[in-house]
Order: sequence, then C-alpha cells, then structure tokens
Amino acid sequence: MGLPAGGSLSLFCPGGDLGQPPPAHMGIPPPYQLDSKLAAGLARTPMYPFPGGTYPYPMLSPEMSQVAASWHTPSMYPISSAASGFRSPYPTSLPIPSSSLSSELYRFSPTLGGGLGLGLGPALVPPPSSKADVDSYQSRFARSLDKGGSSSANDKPTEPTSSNSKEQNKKPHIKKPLNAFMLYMKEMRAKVVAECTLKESAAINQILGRRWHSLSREEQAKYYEKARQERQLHMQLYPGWSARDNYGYGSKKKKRKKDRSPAELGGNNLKKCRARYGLDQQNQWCKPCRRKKKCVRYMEALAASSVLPMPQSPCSDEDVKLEELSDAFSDGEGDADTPLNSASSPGGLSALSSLASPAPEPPARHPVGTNPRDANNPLSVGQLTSPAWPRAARPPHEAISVS
DNA sequence: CTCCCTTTGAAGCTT
DNA sequence: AAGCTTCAAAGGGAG
Repeated sequence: MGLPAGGSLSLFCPGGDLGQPPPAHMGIPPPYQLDSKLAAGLARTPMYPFPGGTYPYPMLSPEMSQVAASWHTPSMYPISSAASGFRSPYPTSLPIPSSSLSSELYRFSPTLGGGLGLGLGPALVPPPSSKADVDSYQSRFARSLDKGGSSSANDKPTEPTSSNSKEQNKKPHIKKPLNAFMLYMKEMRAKVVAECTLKESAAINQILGRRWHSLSREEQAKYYEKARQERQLHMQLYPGWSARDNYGYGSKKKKRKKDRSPAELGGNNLKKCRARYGLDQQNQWCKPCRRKKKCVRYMEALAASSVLPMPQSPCSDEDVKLEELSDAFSDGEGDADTPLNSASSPGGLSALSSLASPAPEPPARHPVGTNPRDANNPLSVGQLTSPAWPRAARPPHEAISVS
C-alpha cells in the first residue's frame, strides 16, 4: 500500500546508495539528553521495505553529504549563538534568544516562515516582546490550525475568532511544538522530494528518519536546540497549554494504535478480524476490516464487554498493512514473525523505544524489510549496520499476530 | 471525504 | 518509575 507501487524505488531517486545505511552516530544520544529513548530510536528500522536491493535514496552518498552540509550553512542557521551552545548543556533559563523566537514564529505563523521555516533567517521577525506581538502570533497561529478540525478541550489562548459556527466547533487548537526530528523533517522534506520523484510522505519520512540517523551530532544538535527553543517559546506564548489539550484532537488519530493486544482486552472476542481469523480467512473478516477500517466486530465486542468505547481504529491497519509490506518480502509464513507492532505505530515504536536497553539484545525478530531470509534485502540484518533492534523485550501483543 | 502510513521526540497518561 | 499512548508534519494512497 504505502509503498510505491512497483517496488523498485531506486527509480525514484537516482544515484541512491542507501543500501549502505549509515550507522553514523548510532547510539549517540542528543547532546543534551542522554536517554535511552533516542538510542533506541536510532536503531529503528524503516517500515517501508525497499525491495529491489537498493535503498532508493542517496541520502548517504558523499554527494549528499555535501548537500546536507550546505543545508546547514550558517546562512540557513544563522543562529550561531545557538549553535555555539550546542555542545554544552542548554542554558535552561529564559529569555529565549531572539533567533529561537523567530524560528518558533515561523511555525506558529506560517505566513511568516512558509513551509520550511527552519530555513528562515532568524532575525526576520522580532520576538514577540510585547503582548501585542504575542497576540498577533497567537492569532495567526490559531488561524493556521483549523485545517484538521478540533475538539480540543482547552484552547485557552486562542478563542474561536472565526466567524462561522463550523469553525467554532472546531476550535483552533494550539499545536504541539515540533520536536527536533519534526523540525528536521520540515526542513528537509522538500529537498528529499525534489531529489526523488517519490512523493509519499510515509516513504519520505522513512528516508528522513534514516537521514536523521546519519546526521552528525552537531547537525542533530542544531535541531535539538531548535526544538528546545520552540518549546520554550511555546511555553511563553501559551503558558497554560498542555499537550494533553490536544489529546483526541479532531476525533481522529485517537488511539490509533492503541489496542495492540486484544488478548489483553478480553480474549478472542475482542480480537480484530485479522487476529481472529487470520490472513487466510479474510473472507471471514468484517467488511470494515477488509477495507482496513474499524473492525465492527471488535467495536461490538468492546461495547459488549463494557470496556471503554474505542472511538477509533480498533481494526488497526498496522497489522494488515504490515502484512502487506512483509508479504512483499516473505509470503505468508513469516507473517506472525513480522514485527507488526514495531512496524506499526509511532506510539508503538515510541513505546518500544522506551523499552530499549542500553545493550539491546539482537533482535529476535526482524523488522519489515529486514528479513534475513531475503538475501537481497538491503535492509536485512546482515546488510544493515544498525541491526540493533531496540526492542530487547518483545511486546507481548506480538503473540496475537495471526499465525 | 476520511483515515492511514511513516518517522522521531516530547509529554501526558496509566500501571 | 517504567511503560504506554498521543500528537506534532506531510501528502499520496486507499476505501
């Protein structure tokens, strides 16, 4: 599905030498934060299999390295002050450097920064030193938020300024500040897209994820610093804001990847069709499941079992889609063997990453696209320099995979 | 039209 | 405290 049809992604990005994923600074934590999470993250494996033996993007080629270097030229990150501070622990106190403010503002006010805000020079916009300025930024930001609809509970800083009731319904919500990787993605996405004909965000993000790992510490530090500044500015702009405010935002994505272990929830009845019937009995699946939508049976079971109603996505496509992905590599038999959960969700991954131990054991299973049985798989354990799948402990729910 | 995918990281929530 | 979940961006794909 998410895969570029046809498989051979090399077509999408000529000159790709990504078959040699860069260990780069694998395991090197952010400069200011030596936590296991990142280390775990560094070892993640892309979910998009890149069949055909080549990782289709030249992100790691020397050529690209040069490009990447140019991307981080001072002109792009004129925040030399910030850069200079990367090495040392951050001065945790405000005030935020003006550079950071501007970097933040581009995001809060798209009109200021455009899509690739990071590319903006810092001093383009003065920091919201005055309340009027802050209000201005807030309102701009709020206006930029309506695209997804919202049901956020809080939203104190931004009241619905829109005229129509529809927009009032979906109160603009204050979005989370971008983290380092998100900032990086935002900046680099266009370049990756330009270099490759590939446009699918999922695939692009995989590339960006790998590139992220290939970045040097200093390069990553820039983004961590940026992210930190974003957070600080965000706190300034919206003192009372909490990430919790956005939970359930838009009524979608809610618990997208939540119920990963139906068994835990109540046995077979609470299994989704895929888990209950297996791949080879898809004809038994409920219609939504076949369509990769909510599993009605699951929903019913949930309701019947008085478990909290699941507003979303019980029939997580994770499994299904990953099946499909994994099927591209190994037919069927490996299904239960595929790291469905790992592959699936951001949440799952995050959770998994948090499980990572400093010295992860060799992965018991192989992420999609790293099937060692596939000798041609560029992402196979043998070929990857970063096979260390962070999951030292296998999530129990993997057992629910249909065998 | 709506939701999913896919990535990492931050933060909230749950146990 | 540790583990888990959600959300942040993005845009094509799929139903």
